[in-house]
Amino acid sequence: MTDTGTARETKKARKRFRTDSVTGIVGYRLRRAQLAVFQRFQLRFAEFDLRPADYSVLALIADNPGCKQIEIANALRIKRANFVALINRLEARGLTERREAVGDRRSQALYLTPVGSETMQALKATQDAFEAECIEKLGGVEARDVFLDLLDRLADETP
Amino acid sequence: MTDTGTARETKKARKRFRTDSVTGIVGYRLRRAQLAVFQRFQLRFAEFDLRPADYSVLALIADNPGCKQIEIANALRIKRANFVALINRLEARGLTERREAVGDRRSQALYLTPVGSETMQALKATQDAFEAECIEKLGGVEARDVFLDLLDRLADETP
DNA sequence: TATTGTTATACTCTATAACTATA
DNA sequence: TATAGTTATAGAGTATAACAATA
Repeated sequence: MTDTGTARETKKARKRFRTDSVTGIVGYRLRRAQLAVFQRFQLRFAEFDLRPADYSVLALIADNPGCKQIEIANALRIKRANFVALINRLEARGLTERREAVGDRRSQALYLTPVGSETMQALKATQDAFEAECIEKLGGVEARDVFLDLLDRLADETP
Repeated sequence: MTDTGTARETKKARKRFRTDSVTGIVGYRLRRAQLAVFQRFQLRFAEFDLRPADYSVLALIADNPGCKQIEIANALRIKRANFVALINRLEARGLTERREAVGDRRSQALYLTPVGSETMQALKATQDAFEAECIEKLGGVEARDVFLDLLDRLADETP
């Protein structure tokens, strides 16, 4: 007997829909996992109405007060042209501000506002909880370390 | 002495731009790796002018001749409304065709054309080479298996 | 009533070109 | 001549609503 069917749907020996030629691909599974994590991020940060890129920008400004737009854009691989709308939104929400940069009048110095700093504390707490959640799903900090190493092996940008 | 500077730029003790609060995040590294892999996919498949989603659709049709649009769309998490433009493009390029489905006149039965089947062979060869490249970057098939398992732990869709 | 395919539409993300004011 | 910020614009990808034909 060569019964290849699953337990489900045994009435008529229906031919199954085969997906393994796609679902076995590393890139496909990588994309699926990334989408799942970002969707969970959106749920966890729903009260703040912030996307992952917004969080990253706020975190970098918090760690580098007075930094230039181009520094953050480069660090996050965002085109400086696209960064403008992003930082405008954060500024319009009262979370960040642009001041005159000393010594180079082309660039803007970025800072968190007092409200932005306060918000950042709540964001950091939410992010820490979310990160702990991810680590738990992975099976602990050792598994997380293995995972980050494997991700970095794929992320190198040799063409 | 508490010198925290790197070897580079020692002239003036310039303060470094700190990114570790973002680059240490699982979701951030996951996104970076996914982008790198998809960009390499685009390079490897440049001669075909096909995106990952196009390849996946062709592969599923090859494995499930006569399948319905909704089946492929569901398997790949593509909205059926967005699937229309995608399959139209593949059809306009002569790779796939829609025929009348037997037993349900609402749905279309999808098939590869002879040209599509021939193209699929070259695509499969390119994909196999690309997959081998990914596996090598990861450090072998055992590392790949570990990686896929870790991805699946993150990809579960419990909110 | 529910499902399949379809159209229309809108919103996000990303990429490029060109402009300005500075350096 | 090169850089930082900006504007405008175009292309993907994705989401929803609504409709016709069919189940």
